[in-house]
Amino acid sequence: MNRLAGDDLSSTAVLALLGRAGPMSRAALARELGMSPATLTQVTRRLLAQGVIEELDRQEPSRGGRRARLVGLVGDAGRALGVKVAADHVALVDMRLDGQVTDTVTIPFDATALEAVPAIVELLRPFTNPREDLPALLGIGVGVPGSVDRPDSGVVDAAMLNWRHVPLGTMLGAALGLAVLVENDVNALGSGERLYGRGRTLNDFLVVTIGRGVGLAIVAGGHVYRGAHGGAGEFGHVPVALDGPLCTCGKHGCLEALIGDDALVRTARTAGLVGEDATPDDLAGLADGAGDRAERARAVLREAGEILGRQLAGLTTVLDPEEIVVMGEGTRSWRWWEPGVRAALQRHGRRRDQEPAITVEPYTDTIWAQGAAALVLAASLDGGVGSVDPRRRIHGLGDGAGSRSAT
Amino acid sequence: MNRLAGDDLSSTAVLALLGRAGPMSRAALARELGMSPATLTQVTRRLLAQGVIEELDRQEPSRGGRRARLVGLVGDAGRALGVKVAADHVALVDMRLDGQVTDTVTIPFDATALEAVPAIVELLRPFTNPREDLPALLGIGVGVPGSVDRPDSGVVDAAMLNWRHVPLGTMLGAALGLAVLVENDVNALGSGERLYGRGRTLNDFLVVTIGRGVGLAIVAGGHVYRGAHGGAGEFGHVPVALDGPLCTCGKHGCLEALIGDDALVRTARTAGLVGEDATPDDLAGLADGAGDRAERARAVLREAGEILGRQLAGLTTVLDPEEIVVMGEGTRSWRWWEPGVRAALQRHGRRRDQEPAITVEPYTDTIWAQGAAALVLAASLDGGVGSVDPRRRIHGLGDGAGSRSAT
DNA sequence: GCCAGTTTCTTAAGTGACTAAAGAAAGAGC
DNA sequence: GCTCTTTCTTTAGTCACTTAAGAAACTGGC
Repeated sequence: MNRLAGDDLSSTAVLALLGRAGPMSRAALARELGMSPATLTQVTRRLLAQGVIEELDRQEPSRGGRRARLVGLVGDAGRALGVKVAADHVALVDMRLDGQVTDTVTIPFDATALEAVPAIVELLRPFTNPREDLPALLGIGVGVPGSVDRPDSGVVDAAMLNWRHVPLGTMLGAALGLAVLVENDVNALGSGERLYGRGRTLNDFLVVTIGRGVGLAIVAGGHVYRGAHGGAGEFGHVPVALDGPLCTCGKHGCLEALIGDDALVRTARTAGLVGEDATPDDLAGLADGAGDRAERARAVLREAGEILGRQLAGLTTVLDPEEIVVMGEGTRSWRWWEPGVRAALQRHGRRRDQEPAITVEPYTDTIWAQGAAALVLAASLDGGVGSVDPRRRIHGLGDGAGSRSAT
Repeated sequence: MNRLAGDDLSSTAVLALLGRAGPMSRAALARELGMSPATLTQVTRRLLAQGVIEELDRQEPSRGGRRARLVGLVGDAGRALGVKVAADHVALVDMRLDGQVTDTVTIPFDATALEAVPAIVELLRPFTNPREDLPALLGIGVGVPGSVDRPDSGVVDAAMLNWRHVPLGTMLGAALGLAVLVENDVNALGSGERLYGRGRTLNDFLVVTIGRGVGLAIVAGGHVYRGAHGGAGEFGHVPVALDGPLCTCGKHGCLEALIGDDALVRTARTAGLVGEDATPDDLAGLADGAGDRAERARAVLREAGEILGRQLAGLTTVLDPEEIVVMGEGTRSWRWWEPGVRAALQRHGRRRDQEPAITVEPYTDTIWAQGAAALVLAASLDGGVGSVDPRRRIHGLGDGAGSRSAT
């Protein structure tokens, strides 16, 4: 099997930092990672020889001395397949180490069928054949709308797919002979965001998705938090209204049962705004228009924003994130959600100077699958090291002069 | 100054494991930490020479070969002072490396006074003098009811104490010449619980305190989670009732404004159950009694339990903890809270097989200060290493033979 | 009671990541 | 030109950790 680097921690730390922060000089890497310049010469030499990183022509301006030569990840040093399994389709992307997508496919698919997993295997097989013209395939990342015990074994429980204890990871791994990482789809999205999105410079943030369901990924200390059983992030089924509508999960008044796509359409239908078999897009289109009915449609979305904002207020009070990244199909009508979300966050959230920023990532068809591919690259780059700031280590308390590390 | 171990990670990993899991054999340590037996011989030899660990007389029964000789932490290899700063008093404990408390003091104190910090210095000074008869003082841990930017610099914001940006950590450190770690009081409690309490065998759990306020510490992946600004765990000010009573924080309907001590007494007073200047203890005493008024007092507590339980249901849905540890003064009447909490958790929380266990730690006067002391010992033992279960690491994607990283 | 098999611990020799120190290379400022 | 800075490299050495081999201590079978 292909591997990215040697056993040493520095290599992976360097790769992780380059993956997260983009091209840097050796000196900057050394400072950032708390290593000696000598080490960086060695490490970069080996990685250059392996073809994993490259020296860029672009140079940093001089800071009063010799100009720094930038090194950066070589995108085609490796690639990963990202698979998003939804109830009615499978999306697949082929992504390079630097996050560049080289191929995308979306295939209608009944994931609730009995033989769904073998079907997925056959669907993936053509993409896993060795290719001369492409970088080495490092592994397959799979995002599923459900909970996963551990990414490497990948046992899936997904009510939406009718899956109970399906050992997807080992089945795919055995059938395809590749490293397979399975993860909850929103958590996968969080990994992607951490590696290639807003999270490149953030250590503690939330990814919230709105759309058919309501999802959450918690990035804590630079890592996606999975909880004790891999079930962390079940935002959609947080109890909100004591006697609210019945949710697909069997409980009443879940957040998702109030502001998920189905709930919004139902609300609009009850209000006589849309017809019997309207879609979420119909509602969004209506809200974007003019007139009284558009106004009332916008009120529905604003109200949804307020409900979401109140829950986010509670969450930020407890988790203290630096930023909230909103994603998903529902962001198409984000501008109608936004006022409600912001108002609720301001009224019920943290005090101003600790209030998280809110950013919105535009929705693309492949973003879920990209997140899944990022799982593999994150594992390759991270190695469980990248997030630990070496300068933050405590070297034995109170050891004379400056032992309390210079964070 | 005293230091516990060398810079190498194995020593700290060994100490951390012994601190968490109790005495073990060298072979068990090697297995558990994924190191070679040879390394453990070396590491334990050095630690034995330093007097930090000792060989115990007690031996493990043979498993078909040579009997294992247990090594364990030497309790008197070090000690720490733990300080809990409350609005009206300061509590202090002197705790040994093994968690044994050798001295406790509680002093009435006005922490809201202008010269509070110098007063704390003078209060601590007698305890920091070198003592022949006691183990070396490793440092001072301080728990405060507020948010702290970073434990080492220790800049405190505490509305309850009227403190704004008070650099408590550096001030104490400079005045006393010792390592000082400052942390939110509930987070400190979480550290203590992780090291010496239920958390010894748990990696993901919540510590919830009930009493004057409502507090939360989140232990995620073996570490107390601090959030982006050190503000994680502000459970008391999660918004619950949109138009609820005014909270001390200026918002309406915070959890604390509904089920904190003051709120409960107020509710009981409004219901005519207790008199004008009743205390929380009066309410607890009443609930423990018999008759109609006792019945109604119990209803007040049960209702508080339900409110708490609903919020915990939301929290466990999102965080997926393995266990919830309830602590604090309020646990004196826990048996009247419990039915409400459990009912709400069952109705609104995770499905049965992922439902967190609930345990209650009996309240003691010094438990907050013990948590503060644990900060120091946790830092000494942890070193950012111990909490990572070496068996859970990803061994370099698909690279059969272990390329283990010594995180 | 002795030998085979097991488990625990130690010793010896070697690998490899990392470092400090010194210097070379390449620029800025005067 | 010169000095000062910053970046990168080379050299020689340190130290944690490992493998391999064996010693120590125990169980169980015969």
